[in-house]
Amino acid sequence: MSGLRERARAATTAEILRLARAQLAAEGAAGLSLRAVAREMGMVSSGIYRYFTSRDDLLTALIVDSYNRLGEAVERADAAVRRRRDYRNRWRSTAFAVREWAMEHPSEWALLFGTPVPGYAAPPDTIVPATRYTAALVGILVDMARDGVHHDAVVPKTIRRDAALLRDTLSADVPDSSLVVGLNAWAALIGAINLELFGHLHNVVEAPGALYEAVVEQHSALITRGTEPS
Amino acid sequence: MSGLRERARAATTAEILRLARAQLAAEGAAGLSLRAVAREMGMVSSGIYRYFTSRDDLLTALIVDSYNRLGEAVERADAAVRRRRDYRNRWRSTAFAVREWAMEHPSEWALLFGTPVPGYAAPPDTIVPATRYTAALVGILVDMARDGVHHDAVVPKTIRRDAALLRDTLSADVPDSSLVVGLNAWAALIGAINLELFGHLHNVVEAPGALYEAVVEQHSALITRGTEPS
DNA sequence: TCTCCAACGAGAGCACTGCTCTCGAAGTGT
DNA sequence: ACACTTCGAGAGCAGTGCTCTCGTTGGAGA
Repeated sequence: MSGLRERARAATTAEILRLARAQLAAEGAAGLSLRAVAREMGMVSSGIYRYFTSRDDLLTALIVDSYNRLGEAVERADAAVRRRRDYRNRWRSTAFAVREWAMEHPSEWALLFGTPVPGYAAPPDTIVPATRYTAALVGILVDMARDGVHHDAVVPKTIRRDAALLRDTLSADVPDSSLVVGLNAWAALIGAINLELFGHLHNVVEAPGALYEAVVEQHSALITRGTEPS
Repeated sequence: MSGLRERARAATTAEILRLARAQLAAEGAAGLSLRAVAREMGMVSSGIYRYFTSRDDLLTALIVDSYNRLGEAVERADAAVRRRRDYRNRWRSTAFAVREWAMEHPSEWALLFGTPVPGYAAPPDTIVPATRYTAALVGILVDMARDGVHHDAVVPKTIRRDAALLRDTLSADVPDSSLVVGLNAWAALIGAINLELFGHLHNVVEAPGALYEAVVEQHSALITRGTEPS
């Protein structure tokens, strides 16, 4: 039974992550310092390397964690809509949940959707958590497709192959046009949040969330056109 | 006549910027090192501080420069469309010019639209260059408004005030709904490029530019609906 | 033409970073 | 009790941004 050591290790790892997360929130990803984390733990910097092989490794752990928290928030927002066929509300609820999470955790958002660290290739561990929030959004489209709702969208030739692959991974018969509508909405949501969070709306749209609201309105109209709940 | 010294200063400044830009392209903003730039110039690091008061100052110069180059590219793309009332083509041309520039200068794009350096407040000098590429896009909407083209869009209450201010700064009578359509398009364009450039499309949309094409298609349809050139 | 001042580049140095290596003190399984 | 692994401390390396000082030198005024 290696209980004592294993529990100590788990506790230390968690403590490192906790402090790293706090520092990330306070200073941003660029200001996250291994040494500072170690210092706050009353530990010497080299000790951290027993738990994370590098700074990037620690960042990866934070990324995975952040993706999971974002995904959880979005899933909760979708689940909160009781009438599962009220797609407009499901879309709105999930979309606003994304922005809300972003505003509450700006540094984490920047870590996920901002400039990637140069030479940093997202390790495989991040892939699954990264799909979690999108899965919630796509889930709405899947349900709509099952419901026989059709979307109008120009489907560029270049995207057909990828649409087919996507349909495969989803193992749901979502038509190309619906996928394209979803992808468009995705780009707009991420774009609106990035613009707002990265300070591009000064002297443009000062009202917080106003651009996002416009984006959500437009896409919820495009997505749920003619499908108001029976 | 302070000719010799002034010219030497201008030349050195230009050389620093040239090397910094090269390093930015090669290593990304995070990897831009004052010392490395100095080293490549056969200069000692402290010398750089005669020309730029800090690393952030150098970055700001690069940002201004990048905004201008992007703006120039977009302006060129708009001007290349001879039939000024062919709004669809103007939109497409400018929009694709944005992505093209981004793909050709990924590090510069990241500098402009990625995570801002923490605690870095965009100095006033960047404001005007930053509006240049948007001005080209908005110009299309302005021309359409002058032409009496009307747009359908949900205009959230929260954005009305900002829309009025925007109309003021543009000093053109662009209706709220047109502005909202434009803002939506803006968010989608930036979002699509960021997703592609920051590596979020792996296993989603592998075909380069396919997501962007879909976005441009959707918005050129929304923007120019019923206005095909006479 | 001479003089004085501002601009300049070199160099040393400070505080910080990520990361590596070694060494001794513990816990762990045989 | 023994051997083995794990862990934290400490020193050290190479690098960073930035500051300060100190000769040198170019340019403008006397």
